[in-house]
Amino acid sequence: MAKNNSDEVVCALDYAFRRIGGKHKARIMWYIFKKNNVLRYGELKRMIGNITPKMLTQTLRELEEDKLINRKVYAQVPPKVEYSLTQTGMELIPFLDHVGAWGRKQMEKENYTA
Amino acid sequence: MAKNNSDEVVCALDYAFRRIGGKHKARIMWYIFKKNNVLRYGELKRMIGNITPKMLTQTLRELEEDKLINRKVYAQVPPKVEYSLTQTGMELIPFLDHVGAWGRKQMEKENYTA
DNA sequence: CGGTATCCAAGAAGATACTG
DNA sequence: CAGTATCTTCTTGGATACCG
Repeated sequence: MAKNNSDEVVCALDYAFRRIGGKHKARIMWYIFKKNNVLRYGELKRMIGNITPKMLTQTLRELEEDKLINRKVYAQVPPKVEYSLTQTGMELIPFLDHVGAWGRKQMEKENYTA
Repeated sequence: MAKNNSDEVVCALDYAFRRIGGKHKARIMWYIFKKNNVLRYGELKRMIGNITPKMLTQTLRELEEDKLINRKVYAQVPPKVEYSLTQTGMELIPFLDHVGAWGRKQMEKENYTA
């Protein structure tokens, strides 16, 4: 989902969705944004709930590779790592907001009760 | 991707991406929109290019189930089936437009040459 | 605390052939 | 024309255990 390897990106829409379409990506970006654009690994893990460390790390690495988030490591013990949105990542927030609003509306229409 | 089964939708963002995050969904909706909101199965297939009929049909069915597109069958031989966006689907167009623009910008930044 | 490593299950997508 | 059916492959995601 994060690599731009040989298989061609046929259009900008595909390109974009490859970057933000992963299972937790949009939510992660949203959570970071909502917390004043700084969020630690552990906080993120707790907020997402059912995510394995492997998945979380992998997702964060992909977002980083795609220049959507920054990863800042503090050289201390115990370790501390902070994630924040890049400028590019920030540019996606209005869209996430829009989509989230759309989603909420649909969920209500369907009387979604999960 | 299309069913709202037991696994809970943890938030609206996830809900939305489940519905439009499939490999071809966003593009299909965009293509339909661009063609004055009416597109036949065969046209769609040609526009997408590398998609098997199975995948195309499956994707269209999911979009239909999620009330994002309409499927209109003409009772004639040879068959004719037209797909169009529903009101709900239409509401996503501005979002797709913006995300596409964002994607194009990123692609240029990276000198993407696919 | 913030991860890795390994192995395995589930689901999405492709190839290919056929049909009303 | 607009699909189905079947089988296979590929990609994602999860379980579990361990590490600096």
